[in-house]
Amino acid sequence: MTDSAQLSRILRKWMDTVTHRSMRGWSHHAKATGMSVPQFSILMQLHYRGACDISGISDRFEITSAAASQLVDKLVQNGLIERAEHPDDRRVKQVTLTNKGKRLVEHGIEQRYRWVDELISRLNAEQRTKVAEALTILTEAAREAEAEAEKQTA
Amino acid sequence: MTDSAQLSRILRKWMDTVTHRSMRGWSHHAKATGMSVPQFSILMQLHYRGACDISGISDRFEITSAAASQLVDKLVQNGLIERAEHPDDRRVKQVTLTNKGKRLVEHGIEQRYRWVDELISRLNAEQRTKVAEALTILTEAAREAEAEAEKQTA
DNA sequence: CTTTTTAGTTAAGCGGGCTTAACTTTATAT
DNA sequence: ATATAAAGTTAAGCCCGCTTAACTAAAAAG
Repeated sequence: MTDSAQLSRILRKWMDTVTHRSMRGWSHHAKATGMSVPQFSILMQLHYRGACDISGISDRFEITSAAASQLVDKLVQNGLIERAEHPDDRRVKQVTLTNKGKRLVEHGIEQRYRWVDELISRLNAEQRTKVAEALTILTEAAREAEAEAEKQTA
Repeated sequence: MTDSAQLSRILRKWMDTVTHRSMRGWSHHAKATGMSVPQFSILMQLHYRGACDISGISDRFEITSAAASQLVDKLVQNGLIERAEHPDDRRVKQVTLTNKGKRLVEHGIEQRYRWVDELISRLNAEQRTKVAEALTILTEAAREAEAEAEKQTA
């Protein structure tokens, strides 16, 4: 018997754990590679959501397009991303990760994920099955929630 | 039948989802309350780990004690934290949240947790039971891993 | 009791992110 | 065809976080 208040407590606690872990690893990796957090965030966005234009960046991070343009500039100068004209509308600049940029992001992700594997190694077969099932349920619920939220803003 | 590679994938995906959610909400709330991310991070640390001294802050965020002192200064000026001499060693300054600071942090946490409850509301009774069980397993494993890691550095 | 170490503060200066404002270029509307 | 709007860029200037370096005060070591 699990009521929703109890589950909420458990989920929140887990979320805190993950968030703390991730945030520390994330900003640490940004620093270690000589990048600022905003710069690295842009790489992450490009990795997870694919190419986008300048206004896509300024929207997502809630900064002016001027700021986005300047940040992109620095990343281009470091060879981590590329700017290209959009074929249909020459005003918009399509921003994509270079191979160097991809490698950097993937390396950072890999490092942060080491903790996940460490965690898994502590579970027995039965626990693994249970965890896998539960997380699939949660991820699916999150996906649905996200889809509905996007529909409302659109 | 769940092998560890598959579980790793699922866990990573879920971790990504949580991290993205949290990070956005977190920096958004910092901005909305007129604080910088580093400043808010300090409040979070005080909330989750209790009072600490200046070197505790500089260690955790990997900044010099000068930087920590300056950040603390701004938070004190805004009435969010308090500095007090340690009774046993008058060199060290004990930093604690004021009521105003507590309220600010708790409000931020509450907002970020709204998503969790939204998620739970999408689950039926059976799913809730499964999720609760799995997360308890994971949180416990994480706690153990953390404990071991601390033992090694100590 | 001096010397050294530890905790923290203060000030100067650098670099980064961000904004506003002025501008260029391309697309859309009338 | 002209006016207007939209996407980016550039430059000036502000604030902030951070570091180094010089300093104060308190504790520990000798």
